[in-house]
Amino acid sequence: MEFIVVYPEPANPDLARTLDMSGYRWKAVSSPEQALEHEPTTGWAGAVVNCEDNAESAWAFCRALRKRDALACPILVLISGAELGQLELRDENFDDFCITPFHPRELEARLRHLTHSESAVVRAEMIDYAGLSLNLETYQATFEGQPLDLTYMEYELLKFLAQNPGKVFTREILLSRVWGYEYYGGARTVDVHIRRLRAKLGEEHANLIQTVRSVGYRFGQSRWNG
Amino acid sequence: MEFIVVYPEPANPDLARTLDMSGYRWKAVSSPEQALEHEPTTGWAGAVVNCEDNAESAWAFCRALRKRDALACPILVLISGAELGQLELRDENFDDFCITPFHPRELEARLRHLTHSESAVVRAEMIDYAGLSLNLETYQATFEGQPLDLTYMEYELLKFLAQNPGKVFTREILLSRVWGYEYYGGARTVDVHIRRLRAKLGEEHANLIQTVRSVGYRFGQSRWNG
DNA sequence: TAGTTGCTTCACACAGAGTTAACAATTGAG
DNA sequence: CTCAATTGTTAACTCTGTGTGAAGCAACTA
Repeated sequence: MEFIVVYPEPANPDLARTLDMSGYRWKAVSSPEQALEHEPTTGWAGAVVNCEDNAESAWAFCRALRKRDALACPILVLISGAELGQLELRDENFDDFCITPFHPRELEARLRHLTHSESAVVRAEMIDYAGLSLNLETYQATFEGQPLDLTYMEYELLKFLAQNPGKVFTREILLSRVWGYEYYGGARTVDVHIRRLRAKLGEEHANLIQTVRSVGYRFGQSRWNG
Repeated sequence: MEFIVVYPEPANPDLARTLDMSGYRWKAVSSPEQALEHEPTTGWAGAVVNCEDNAESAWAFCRALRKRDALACPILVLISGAELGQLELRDENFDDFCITPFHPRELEARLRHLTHSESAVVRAEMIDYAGLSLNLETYQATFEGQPLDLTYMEYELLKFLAQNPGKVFTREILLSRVWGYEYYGGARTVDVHIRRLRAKLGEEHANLIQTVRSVGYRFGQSRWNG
């Protein structure tokens, strides 16, 4: 059985009916915390976020879901035709969208497609890479057996980077994906946290996080960087 | 630049207009073989398959694309509301769909989302040509296995050239496309970067970037240069 | 062969990007 | 309430990358 989380609460009646008719079990929530609180043991199979009423809070909800991988699930947003332009800036924050008013069968098809193709998302409880080991359940980190005493943000940042080893992220992406912000001004914040991480990794392993000048940062031992 | 393959040929006029307006370069084909034949060196960024006229052959086309790794790309199908039920059985054969008649901006948004989102992109974003390999995700470059330590501008310039192998670009075009601004006077800037690139490619491969006297520069081994 | 044009090479200055340290704001524990 | 730990911000500092002008070559023309 597929559990869907819906935002905001209460759910739009058309949406509620369509979900019911399609055989989904669902729950409307009014905050990411509630989504976490009511999360079924198998995790949410998907999220339907309605942007019609309060677009800003709806997008904030999307970012929050994206940020926590405890809540990782495919996100479908409902949006009016007039607001299609908003999508351009927020490509990162959703997986599919449906224009309102929607055809019930279209929404059903999109949900099925989303939950079937992405339900394979394996939720790893451990990340291991090049001597670094992150236990996502206990929030503990070790490097080559030695425990690392990381603060919350440090842990989150390192986790995000280590989940995509080798890939370069701009400071803006990091801010939006790790912090959940959508404002661009304090990009130095990222630098400082990178610096603190490097310090804790120790002199000889600081290069595990590499600077890509004019672009951003990358995690992972590179074969050829001295 | 994004190359889209469209099926069937000729393309539906509305579709053609939308693609043009959205800045995509595209080609309509009437068979998977044609798609392979005309595939650009960077690969197809996506496929738009119209199921309105001949649904059976359209789905056959989708399956063919899915089968061949060489043509792997996200697939968007156009389908009428009445045929939504067909989707259920063919979830595997497409990545997204759009109901006809479609709103141009919806199609545009779906295409952008599909071609940009990493989840849909099966193959890593890479440029490969004649031993040169650029990984666009990690900002790393190798030549015949040897890592190239390129700076930001060098990387961007090489990327641009390698995306269009064989094509000659004037210094002005390069300035505007790579540097991104109108520039007055400093065409020497391009020369110098070309020089630095050649130096890093090494003596024996410096001719990968060729000078076309009185015109500009071209990337790629030409058959005719001794 | 001399003249002209266009490309290559070099060395250098400076803007801009990243690092670092110190500090303010915030939170939470005792 | 106080103190310590965490986090974000600001500003000084370091350093690399980039653009520029001048001089040196190479190629074409007459």
